[in-house]
Amino acid sequence: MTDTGTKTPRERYRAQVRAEIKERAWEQIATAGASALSLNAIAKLMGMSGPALYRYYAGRDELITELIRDAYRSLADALHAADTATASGADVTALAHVLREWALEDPHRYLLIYGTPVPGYHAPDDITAISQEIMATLLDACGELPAASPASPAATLDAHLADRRQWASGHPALPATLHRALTVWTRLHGVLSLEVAGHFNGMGFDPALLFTAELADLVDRPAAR
Amino acid sequence: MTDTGTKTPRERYRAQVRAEIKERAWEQIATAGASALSLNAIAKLMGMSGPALYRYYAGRDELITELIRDAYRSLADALHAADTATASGADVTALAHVLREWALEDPHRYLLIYGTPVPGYHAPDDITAISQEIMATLLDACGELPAASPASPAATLDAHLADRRQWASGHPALPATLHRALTVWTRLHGVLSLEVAGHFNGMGFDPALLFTAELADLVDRPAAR
DNA sequence: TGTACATCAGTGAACGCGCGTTCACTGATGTAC
DNA sequence: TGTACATCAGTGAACGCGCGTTCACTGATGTAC
Repeated sequence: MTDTGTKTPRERYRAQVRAEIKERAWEQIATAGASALSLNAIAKLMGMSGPALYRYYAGRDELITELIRDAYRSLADALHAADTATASGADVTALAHVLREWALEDPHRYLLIYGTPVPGYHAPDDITAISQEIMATLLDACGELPAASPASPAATLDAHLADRRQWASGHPALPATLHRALTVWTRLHGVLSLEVAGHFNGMGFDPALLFTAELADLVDRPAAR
Repeated sequence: MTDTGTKTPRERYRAQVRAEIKERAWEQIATAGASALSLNAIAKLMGMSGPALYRYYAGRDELITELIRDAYRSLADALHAADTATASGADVTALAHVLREWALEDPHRYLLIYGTPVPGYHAPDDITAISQEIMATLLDACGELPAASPASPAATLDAHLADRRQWASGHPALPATLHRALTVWTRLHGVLSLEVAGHFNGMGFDPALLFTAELADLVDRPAAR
């Protein structure tokens, strides 16, 4: 990762095989779900013997962890790219559309990190750090929005969030901004997760319009009323 | 179900065993997730031999189907109870709190029907009917809310929904009400699903306050702006 | 440049496990006369 | 009330399968002199 230039052919090969294992793993998740992920099946898909994969991953759990890490990393990077693309930092609208495109690009990847958790799995610290990075990007963007009306009836929650802001990991956001970031997250996730899980399927309307409407409501009006 | 009174002892026993199988199934889902559900393991928990369960369910799929059906039925009944409890029909606030309590009572039950879908599973028609029943209850309650401002900027979505309203299965709701019902659903689900999946866990704030704030926003303001 | 050695990718056999499901069978419970 | 029969719950053996994982081994690739 760090010294890409000084890779020996063997290291290069190792990296290639690890990458292919992950590709096949994603294919398998898309077909049969995350809990059906199997090293043996991946090996078979690659024309290799089962035990061969143990040269590359210590076991099933290590592979899942890396898939989850990659997913978070990919989302964080996508949001960050939107952030640096525009001159004055990303606005919430841009972030939201990046999120939606990222989610629809590979629904199972979205569900792996924001859907029903893999039973018995606990994310290591470095993954938590990436999710905080994502939160920080969102907080930045929410801070740029016009402020909510001062005498906000949601003051209870705002005060509560001002007290318990450890999840913002040191971000100097106003209470109303903390609130708004959470609201943006839950509302967009509400539409996205139902869409991606197929719950709108037989319903006939276009989820994109619902997503856009929610987004417009979040951006145009003081959401942290 | 229909003629409960005329049950022979054998029928009564059958019903009991079927019920216990389902109880154990829920325990197993809570422990290891829905995809780990196994007839053999349930039999072992009940002190029975594996094949014995085939007297009660044709196979794994039939059991899962009945669990999902029971979950939908239970939620629909809970919402309906709130509906008939108050004189003038249920308001959105009451429904929302019933939904939240129902979800927290058994998080895996909520996730089974609204979370990441079981891969390869397709719900039969009667289950779809129950979910439409739930939607109808929600539409009723949303119809009672004060109307949105007439010149609504969300007219695009409203018109779209007026066109494609098959999901409302004949409910005579106004376009704005259709929109609001969807919004109520996605926003409450946004908070609930993240809470129930444990995504707020290390964050330190109280999800109940966030839920209440979202609900207040939905009820007090013309959500279908 | 060529030889001797070390490293490492991948194999195949094996272990123990649990799964869904079928089948022939035993033994208990209910029914008909 | 008692006997003959039918119904049905549950067992145990069996089939074939795939899983994660370990281990000793082969053969190819790289390295050192």
